[in-house]
Amino acid sequence: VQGPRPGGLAFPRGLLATDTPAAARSLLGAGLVRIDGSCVRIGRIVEVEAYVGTGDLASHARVGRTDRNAVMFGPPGHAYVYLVYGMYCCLNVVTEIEGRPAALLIRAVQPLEGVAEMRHARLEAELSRTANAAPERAAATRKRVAALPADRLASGPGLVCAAFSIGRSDNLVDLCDPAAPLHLAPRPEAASISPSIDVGTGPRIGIGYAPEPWLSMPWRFWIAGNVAVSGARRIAAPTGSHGR
DNA sequence: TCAAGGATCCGCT
DNA sequence: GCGGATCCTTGAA
Repeated sequence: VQGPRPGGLAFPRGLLATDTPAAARSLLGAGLVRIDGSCVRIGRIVEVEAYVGTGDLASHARVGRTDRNAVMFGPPGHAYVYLVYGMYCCLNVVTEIEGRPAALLIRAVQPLEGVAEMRHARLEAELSRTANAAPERAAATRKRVAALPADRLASGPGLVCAAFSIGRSDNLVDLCDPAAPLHLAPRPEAASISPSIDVGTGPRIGIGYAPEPWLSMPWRFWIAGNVAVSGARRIAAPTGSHGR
């Protein structure tokens, strides 16, 4: 990934305006870019999950259109950011044509540029969560975050938002607009991957409330072997086995 | 107006 | 491997 912003290349919206599992394979390897004044953070998307239509009983859209999930019903390429478990934000990229609610949850990103800023943002997020804890606890948090390998800074959906300072104010942003403060960058030719060989697939994480067949649909996609994939899920698991 | 529950992560056992 | 933190969204009263 290269070439910051105004002037940077737009991620082709057409790659998202299609069936979501196919869009997932297009999004793997693409860049996630955060521009904050003169500071630029760039990462490579290495793990995503597909949520497809109102029929998908794991999707927020299963209940029909609400104020919260309305952006999923809109045109592709926009950001759907929501709060989960009362404390973590998750970033989704809306897919498929307008009127058909679908999105890709960004589960993990491999930091490429602005690593120090990502680490700082992670630290701020964690300190704010333990604001009332003992001082030695905060010191331990500082030490731990300082020691984190760069590849672990955004290796989870909540961590992606922490490292890139993504909040609910980023909801609705057009991620295909290279001038936006948060946007996608096309996968560089040089870093192209072979989707049929290098993409791992398996069931989605954390959707225990969903019945079959949705629980086991192999709609989590990742770049096989990539060190930044969340948890210990880097190696392809047989469909039907659950991530944790 | 209220109660229930959730697309998570950390820290300690 | 499990419990806790923490608060928004939803649906029902």
